[in-house]
Amino acid sequence: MRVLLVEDERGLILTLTDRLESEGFEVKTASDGESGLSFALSETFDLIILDVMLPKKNGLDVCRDLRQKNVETPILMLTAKGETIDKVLGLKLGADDYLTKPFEMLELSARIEALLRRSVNTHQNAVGTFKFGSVAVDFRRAEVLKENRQIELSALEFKLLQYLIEHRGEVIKRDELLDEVWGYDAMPSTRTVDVHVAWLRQKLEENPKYPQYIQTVHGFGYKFNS
Amino acid sequence: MRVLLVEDERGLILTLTDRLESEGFEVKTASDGESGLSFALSETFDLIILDVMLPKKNGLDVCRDLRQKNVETPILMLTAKGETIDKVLGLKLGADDYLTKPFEMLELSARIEALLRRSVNTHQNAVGTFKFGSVAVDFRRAEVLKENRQIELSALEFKLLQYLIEHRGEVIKRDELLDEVWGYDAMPSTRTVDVHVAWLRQKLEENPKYPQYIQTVHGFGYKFNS
DNA sequence: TAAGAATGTAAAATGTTTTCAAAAACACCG
DNA sequence: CGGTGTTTTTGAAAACATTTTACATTCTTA
Repeated sequence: MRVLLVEDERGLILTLTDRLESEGFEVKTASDGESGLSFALSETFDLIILDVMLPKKNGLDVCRDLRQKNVETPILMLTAKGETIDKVLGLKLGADDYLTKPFEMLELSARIEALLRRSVNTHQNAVGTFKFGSVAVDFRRAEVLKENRQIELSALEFKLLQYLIEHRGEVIKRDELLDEVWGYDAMPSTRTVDVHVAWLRQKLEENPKYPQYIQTVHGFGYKFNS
Repeated sequence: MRVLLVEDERGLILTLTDRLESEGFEVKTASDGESGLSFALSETFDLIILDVMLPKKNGLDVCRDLRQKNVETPILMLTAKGETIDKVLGLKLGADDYLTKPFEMLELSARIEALLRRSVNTHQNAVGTFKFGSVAVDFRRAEVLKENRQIELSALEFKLLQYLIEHRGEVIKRDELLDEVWGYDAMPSTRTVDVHVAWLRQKLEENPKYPQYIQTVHGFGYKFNS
């Protein structure tokens, strides 16, 4: 796991680096916004810790620039007490979490852990693009290509597909799909799910009769197999 | 088994720690909500005991935050007489049980035992994987591999197997299986259980004739031996 | 060891779940 | 308001699962 730490305060760099390395991270540091930004753009990291107050370019700008350039690495911002934090989260510059200085190392660890856990769920799984067989799903554009031809999916079909993909490998009960994709508490007849699954299969499977990806697990529900 | 005890009252900490340690738990304590929360986030525990009235951050908030961060450790809340408990359970902050002070140690033990048993059902086992002999059971995928080859089990067979595994070591009566695996209203003839057990044995045992894992306890029921 | 009770299991009978096409209901837009 | 595309409901056949039955076997106890 690689962390980019962008921070100008010498003491904090040392403390944090120690802590992070002891937790098994490989740490790269930058001491101003510009170099931080260019590291983040030229290498890949699993996490970026970004101070708000930085020489040359402040953390908020770095954060915005990164997001604008589609860098989706989780970002944890560090703010001094008093700096208004709504700028970070409220204005949606794209940071994932923040910590107000001074902070406990434990708190830091906890937030890092949470961030990374979340990022496993969202980034690797859902953001970007996912391919199976001759099908490519682009989650950002909400587009699906099959053999490079665009397939039209309704919003619901797309959400269903996304949910299945995000949970690929697991058995997913119809109830769960109804909850998570439909948002219902269980009202529509359960056949609804089946019908939509059938449509997805029609549109995406090589041979809808013998589905390769969207499989049924009799008595349980469905399972996406990549 | 690790317990996190979040409690500010010195005397109670000592009493509880003693008791819990004598029951074989490893106890970690925190005396305010914030440190409790960060411990709970940065380490893993099998159980969290959380006082409602705490300095810095109250137990209800800690509980909500934990659940929001997908910490699924069972939580037992301690409330003073008079504190409205519907906040804990009624508002579904995610606690699993509560105890009103003052309480008997026996009562505490009983509730802990119940919680842990329940949690074995849901967490440790339902998530993850269980192995015996050449068989590996993956509860998330609802899949069973034997010698790395996939074995097809019906939903009922799978649930039965899961129940047996979750209660491994115990003698389980046929009635219990009917209740727990088949469901309350199910009233099939008692031989049904035997048939399904036989099928599981056929599919999973090395030598179904002399079952090694799913054993008969004549006159009582069955027992899973790992 | 024999009698009775409990258990094992193959196969028939019964029951349930899933698929899928078609129809009905709905929602949105101009 | 009607047209268009989407979603839900329905129903019936097909796929699959469970229960029962009936007899064999094993176990317990005296």
